Amino acid sequence: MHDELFKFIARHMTLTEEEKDAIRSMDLFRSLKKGDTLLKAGERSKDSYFVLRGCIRTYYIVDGEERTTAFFTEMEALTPPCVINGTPSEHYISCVEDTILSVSDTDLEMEVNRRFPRFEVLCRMQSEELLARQRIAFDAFKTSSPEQRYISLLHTRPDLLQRVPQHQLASYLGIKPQSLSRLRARIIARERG
Amino acid sequence: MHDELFKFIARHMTLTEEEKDAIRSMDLFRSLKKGDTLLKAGERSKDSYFVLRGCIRTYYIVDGEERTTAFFTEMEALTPPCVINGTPSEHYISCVEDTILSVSDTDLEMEVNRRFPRFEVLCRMQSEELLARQRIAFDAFKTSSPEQRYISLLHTRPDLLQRVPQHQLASYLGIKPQSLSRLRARIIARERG
DNA sequence: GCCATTCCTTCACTTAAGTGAACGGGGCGG
DNA sequence: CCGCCCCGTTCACTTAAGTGAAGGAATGGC
Repeated sequence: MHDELFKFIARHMTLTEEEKDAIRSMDLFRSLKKGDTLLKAGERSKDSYFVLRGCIRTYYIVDGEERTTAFFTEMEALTPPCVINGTPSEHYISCVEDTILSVSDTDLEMEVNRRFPRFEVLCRMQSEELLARQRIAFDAFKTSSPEQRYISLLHTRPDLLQRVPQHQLASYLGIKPQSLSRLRARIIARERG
Repeated sequence: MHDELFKFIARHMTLTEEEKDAIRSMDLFRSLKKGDTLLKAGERSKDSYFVLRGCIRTYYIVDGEERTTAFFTEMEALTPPCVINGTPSEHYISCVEDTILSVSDTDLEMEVNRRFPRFEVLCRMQSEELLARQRIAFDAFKTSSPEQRYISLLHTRPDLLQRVPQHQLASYLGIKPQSLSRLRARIIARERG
């Protein structure tokens, strides 16, 4: 299980055995069941997550309805905004599937950064890369229609369409479940000619 | 002019005089005219920007049409995704107004990080904070309608509505200029009762 | 295995955004 | 100063998303 985590880190730098041992000794892993909640709106948290197996999602409750805004699957990391801002969370985080996570809190990360200054560099690179990706994703969202977004998801993340319920996908695409149904029917009809 | 930059940095940490002098000696400032272009699609660049006066925007050209996705005004920083990824830029960056920027490239930043390791921490905090803000903004965009986005902009960034042309605002809101006109007319009509 | 609940789809209707065209105003350059 | 072009707005029409309702499939709990 640690191998996945190290593979992820290896994208940016190669760890020494000492560093790996330090991480292994931290006992970061946590197993969760489908539907389990990691964070609720209004709560304060210092925890960051790294998904080893499964899928988690962030969602808001707007006018009593769930609005899913992001999914995180294998090899993806999430530090919720509330951890950075020190404010109560605006959103929920819960498991789309049975999930295994690596969980670490701000205090632990500061401790590690102190012991191994290279981790500071690692975190900076990771944040910068995520920020760049987030910008591109946001730009792509703004410059495309729901149908284009769906088709693009079909190509870039076909797994999501399989493992995630339609109504969660719909809000992820910025539309209602009914519109997603219709949109898919439209695409299929067009494929037939 | 440097004061603005130091004030921005002070959000995260207080610099020593030595550190400030190092920054002052770098000659980072650059003046640009309205309409000037900083980066074109297809170009490679290592430059990051910090806006001291004025306003810059990122935009894509889709089917021959400009699609503005972001604005950066006083005290806002931008590291384009292409700088992080080392890939050619997908978008353009140009000045909405006469603008004064602080410009620094990756090499310079690495050099500074080497001389003053605290800058590494500064950069990490900055990236993390921007990432958190970007997430929140993206989530808000997904969970609201064009009209709600406009009204929210009216409250959070009223200056943008004044200084930015309508057709650029429109794509920023994810719609066409005609729709923005109509949307505004609709809001005004509703205000009258 | 059965029931209840949730989820997905479909339908009819409403509302809002996209499209193409036209007009008027303002700014910029000649 | 004049003319041209760009911009913002408006209009008529098309297309797609929102809404409310209903039916059927799938899921989970007992």
